[in-house]
Amino acid sequence: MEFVDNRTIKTNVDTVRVKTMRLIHLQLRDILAEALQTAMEAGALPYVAPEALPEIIVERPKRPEHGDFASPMALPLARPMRRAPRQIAEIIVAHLPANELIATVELAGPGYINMRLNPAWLTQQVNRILEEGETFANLDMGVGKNVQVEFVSANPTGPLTVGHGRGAVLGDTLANILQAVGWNVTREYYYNDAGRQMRVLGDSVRLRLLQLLGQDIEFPDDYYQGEYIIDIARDILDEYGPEAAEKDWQFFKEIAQDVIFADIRNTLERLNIHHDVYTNEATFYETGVIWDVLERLREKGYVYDKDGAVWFKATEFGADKDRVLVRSTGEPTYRLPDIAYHVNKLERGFDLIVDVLGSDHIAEMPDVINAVYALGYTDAPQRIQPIFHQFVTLVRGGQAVKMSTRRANFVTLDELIDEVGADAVRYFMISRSPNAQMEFDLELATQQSDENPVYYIQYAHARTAGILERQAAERGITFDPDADVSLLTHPSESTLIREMLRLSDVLAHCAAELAPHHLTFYARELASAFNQFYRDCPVLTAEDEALVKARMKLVKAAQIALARTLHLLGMTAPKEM
RNA sequence: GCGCCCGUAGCUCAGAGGAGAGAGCAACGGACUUCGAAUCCGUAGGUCGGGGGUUCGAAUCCCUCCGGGCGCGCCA
Repeated sequence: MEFVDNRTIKTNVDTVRVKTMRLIHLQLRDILAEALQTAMEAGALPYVAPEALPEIIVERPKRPEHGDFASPMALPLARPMRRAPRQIAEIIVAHLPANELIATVELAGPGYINMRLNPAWLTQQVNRILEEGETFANLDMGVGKNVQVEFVSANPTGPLTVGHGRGAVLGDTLANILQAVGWNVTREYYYNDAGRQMRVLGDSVRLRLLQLLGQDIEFPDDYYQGEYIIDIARDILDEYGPEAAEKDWQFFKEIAQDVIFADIRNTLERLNIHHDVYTNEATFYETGVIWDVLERLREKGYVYDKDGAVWFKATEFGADKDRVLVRSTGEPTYRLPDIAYHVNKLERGFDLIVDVLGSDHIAEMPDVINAVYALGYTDAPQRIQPIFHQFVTLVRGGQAVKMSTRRANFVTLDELIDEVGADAVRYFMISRSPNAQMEFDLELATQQSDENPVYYIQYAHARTAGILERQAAERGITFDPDADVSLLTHPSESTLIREMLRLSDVLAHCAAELAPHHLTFYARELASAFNQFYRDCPVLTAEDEALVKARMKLVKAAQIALARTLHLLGMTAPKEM
């Protein structure tokens, strides 16, 4: 049996292999591969067996003078070919097949092959963007495949916190991206409305109600301390009167749960987040699946009894200690239903299962994955991809605010949205790598609203509308879909086109790494490219009419690209601000 | 003590084994009689936490140490 190491839990390259020809660097890679092959067959370069050939890398150089794309492929070929890398590069270039993409090639440094895109091809891409509209930059990476993204999954014990917000935005944006690159996406919310937690919730409301009735009752420390519990108690008192005091905890639990769940859904709605499927942990008890799972694990020898409890042999998979699956009271721990739920996910035929979790769950996922692996789902380590995000540290007035559902002193996601707006919450929550801890300074976020990248990006979009709609109408200029885009030769124009085309790359990268934060950086860079174009190239006041019409098409394309990016981020694309 | 994550410009953070190390903010200096200045241009700012190793090539991979976070329960 193999040990499932946390570090190996990353996106399986085979699951998410890029198949589309839209990605320019892949087309260039094929062209270079062909050139290398031709050169070897012609005897211009020594023959190297395919399995000994290093992977051909094509990348975007950091410095513009190194071209649009570059490949260091000649460098690692030096050893097997026993030739100088620069000489190898020269010969590869000499054998490049005819193609419409590459305009010029330069050799530089120790043997880099620097390529520049054909300007005629580049300008034509503007037409393509206009044709594709809202589907612009989509890929076919996940075609015919199903992915489940499970996120938020907060139990209905209290309002969503800022910490939940990060998971919510991360999961939803990831789902948007996976959808754009071709996966069939199911957004799922997993929750538990039974068990000790909920008993405590119901009783917390009951005690608060008794207090409201003037009874002198001590409120336990481990009960839910939040103000919202008192609100719910007060509402119940208003509706049912003092007789409610006679009801048991279950009565209060039912009401509290409904109120809280409605509140959670409302918060998610404000962030434009909707789940397709809600799965209740109770299902796995009712259908008896958890006991089937336990039985199957026992048959396979991964479960044993000790001290009246049932244990999972986690140590066989490298864990430091075994884990209890069923308490001596006969009540399962959360691990058993979690395992059953993941069996359920696997059985539902998802090719990829993404669990968006807080970093406090880091220790439990290996148990779940090892258990389903033990049950015979040997591809589980590849199919199940947990994403752990570090918690958001909230800072107010230079002081950290400790967030806990049970304490009164926490800031809800709703309050954060009230302060900075839904678009800003969405943008900031995924503007850093999930692995990185995040400091969210409330005062700064509200103070700096003018310097906010959210406004910068949305402003660029609003500007496109300003030109195409308001200003064009004022000047009586109409949009011409047949305008000649080959006139778009200004450096700022081609930079803008190249930047728009990069969206597909960014999406592919985000999907492959399951890391949506790159999209926020891209959004800013795209907006910046548009603003630079705007500075350099007058659109409606350009020197001749053909150029006016061509630039209008470019602006329209930019509008599409900006709107697409904003929508993928779950943000609005306003036409005026 | 053990496991995972993080350590990169003053601050917040990107960085996909490949070329002088990147952005935003803050700082400093410029650009509006001109399609929206919520914009643009320029300057300065770095032993990529330290030390070893692998590699033609390391911020990136491995080892080790230091510092911070999160876990390590018959809680979820």
